[in-house]
Amino acid sequence: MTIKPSLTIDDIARELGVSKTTVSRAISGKGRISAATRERVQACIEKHNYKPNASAKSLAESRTYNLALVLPRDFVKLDIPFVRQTMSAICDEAFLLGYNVMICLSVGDDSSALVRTLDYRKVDGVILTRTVEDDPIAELLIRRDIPFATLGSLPAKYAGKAIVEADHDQLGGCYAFSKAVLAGSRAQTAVLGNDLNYIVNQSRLSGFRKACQELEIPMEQTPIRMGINDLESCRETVEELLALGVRRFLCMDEDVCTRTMTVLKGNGLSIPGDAQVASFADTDQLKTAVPPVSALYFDAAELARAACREFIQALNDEEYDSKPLLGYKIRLRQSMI
Amino acid sequence: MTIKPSLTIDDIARELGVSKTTVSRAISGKGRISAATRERVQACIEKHNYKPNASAKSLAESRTYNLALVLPRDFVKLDIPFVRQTMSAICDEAFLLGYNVMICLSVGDDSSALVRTLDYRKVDGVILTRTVEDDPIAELLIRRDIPFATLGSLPAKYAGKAIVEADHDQLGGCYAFSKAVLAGSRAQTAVLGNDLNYIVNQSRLSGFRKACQELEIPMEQTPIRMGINDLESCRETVEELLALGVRRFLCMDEDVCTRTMTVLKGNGLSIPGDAQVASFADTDQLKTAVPPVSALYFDAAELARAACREFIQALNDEEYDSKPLLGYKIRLRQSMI
DNA sequence: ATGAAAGCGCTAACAG
DNA sequence: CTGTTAGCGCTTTCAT
Repeated sequence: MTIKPSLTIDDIARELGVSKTTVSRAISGKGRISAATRERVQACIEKHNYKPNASAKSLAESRTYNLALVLPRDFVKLDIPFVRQTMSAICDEAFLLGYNVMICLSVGDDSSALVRTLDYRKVDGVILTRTVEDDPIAELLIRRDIPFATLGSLPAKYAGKAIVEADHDQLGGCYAFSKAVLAGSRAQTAVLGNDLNYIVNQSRLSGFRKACQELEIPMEQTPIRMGINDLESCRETVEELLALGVRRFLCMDEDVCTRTMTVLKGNGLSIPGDAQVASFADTDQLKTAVPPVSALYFDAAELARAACREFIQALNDEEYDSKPLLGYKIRLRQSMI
Repeated sequence: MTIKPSLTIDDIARELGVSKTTVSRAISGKGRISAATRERVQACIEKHNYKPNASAKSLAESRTYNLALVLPRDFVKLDIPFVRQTMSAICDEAFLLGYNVMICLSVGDDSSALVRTLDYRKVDGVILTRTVEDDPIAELLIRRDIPFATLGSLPAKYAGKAIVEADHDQLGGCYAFSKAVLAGSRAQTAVLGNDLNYIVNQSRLSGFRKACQELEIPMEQTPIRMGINDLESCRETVEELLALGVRRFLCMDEDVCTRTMTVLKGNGLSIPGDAQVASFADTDQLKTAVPPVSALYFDAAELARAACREFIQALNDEEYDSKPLLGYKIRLRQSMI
């Protein structure tokens, strides 16, 4: 079962009594061609709604105009707003620029879907939605010399290996946000996070540290607890910190934040009265939470579009920004001011 | 910027001193070839890790081994578990069977991403994740004679137009589930839903009606309210129904159900004491809700895999089931028994 | 059982 | 400015 064949460049050329080359040139705009014939060709193409065959073009140009987007398979089980938003933005942006996006699901070590997609040369490049300290996929791409872009910065050891490394100003944002929320009170503060293997969390922590330094808050007195990956571990950690007198909780992501709120409320603490909470990542959920949570906002879709755009420009041998850096918004709400 | 060229079938043929034809045959298994030479070729291919170029293969065969997956753009703003789960399952299944999946985002009338993907013949077929009463995309596909598969049944007017129309036994499930939850009490019941334009909702309603008929519950006394697309409309409807004496709420999907629970609790009603709730669609959220909600479970990933598998078999001219029908599970929990 | 040759539909030197 | 020609890497008759 195959799709019925459609017009070819030859059909157009024959109808017009010109050569295929002329038609090809009229379409691509490359090479000399008179305005008159170009228009004649354009008209004929429109009339018949002729569209060049992508496979033939790919073969001739050694380019597919396809991108692979690597998504973590965790996404299946649980919604990850960042992944969902960036995926859509990338599909949109790629489409605008004439590219298609293929999805390759991966779990840590198993990137067989991506590998095969690369082996068969079905894509011109790859976009990674996460960056981690030791990334087998990034290494694969580097080893095979495949152009790739990342959402989020790569670890230092892979510096310069990606064609495009788009990021939000995580450090600057977390620095400014930390200063804003910490300045008001001297209550003891802790930072709660999950996986420091994610580069984004490393950057966020650096921003926080810089703020502490500037505010002369000694780091020894500000516990930093990672590995909070479920409600139980969150409860344990938070209760221990409460016993130590901690009253302000800076959460490195929205999930940790939601859990922390749950635990604090479960312990009968009122927010922001008895304890304060803030998040280094914002979501609708945090905005409509009770009380609304102060958070740092990064526009995921904007990041994705920038990365995709610059990457495609690079693939097209046009000028591009290899390190687009996007801003942030500080959103002070009731949970911590 | 292009990926560096790799080995071609010619390189392999030359190294082995055979013709390209032979190598091609050894790979595809088509045509006569001695076991001996096949093994020689295989060995050489493995040794050099040769992989045929997809573009060249596509051009020669007029097949891309790509599928387009059409996703609703609503998915960007809000997580839709069904979409997320089916997307992943389709990517996985397609990969297993040698295909890649391209994402095409669409909003009702605007399916330009899909159109261009089809125009350029970048895919062999299309998978639709939703079926609605008047579907411009389905019509486009039918008009252009593009093979497509659907998750969920098509409306009767498009009968037989899809190559594969995979569905859960919505009617049977909702019938059995309705009987199970309605049998216990004579309290007045209402059905709450959102958009009857979705075929799935039509089927669910039919199942419910059939159960009512069998239980001899007059339909005049069981209000059916659609158009519940946010908390506000839900509140309005539910409060009106409460005033009419309705105490049992059958919700056609998980979102409507969550809203209904919120409204009922907001009105100070205890569940299942004062009012009962059940859902024709299950999610983790409903399972962990307070109280846990009785719901009908359909395995979205299983549906997606079946649709994808049968569709690809059809594309490969193998035997296939054009209407896979999958089962359901009744999950009685505390909210209504 | 194997190979030679044509062709899939397009691009890109090279000529003119 | 336009056409001729030779590929791109693979499949597929048709011979042998």
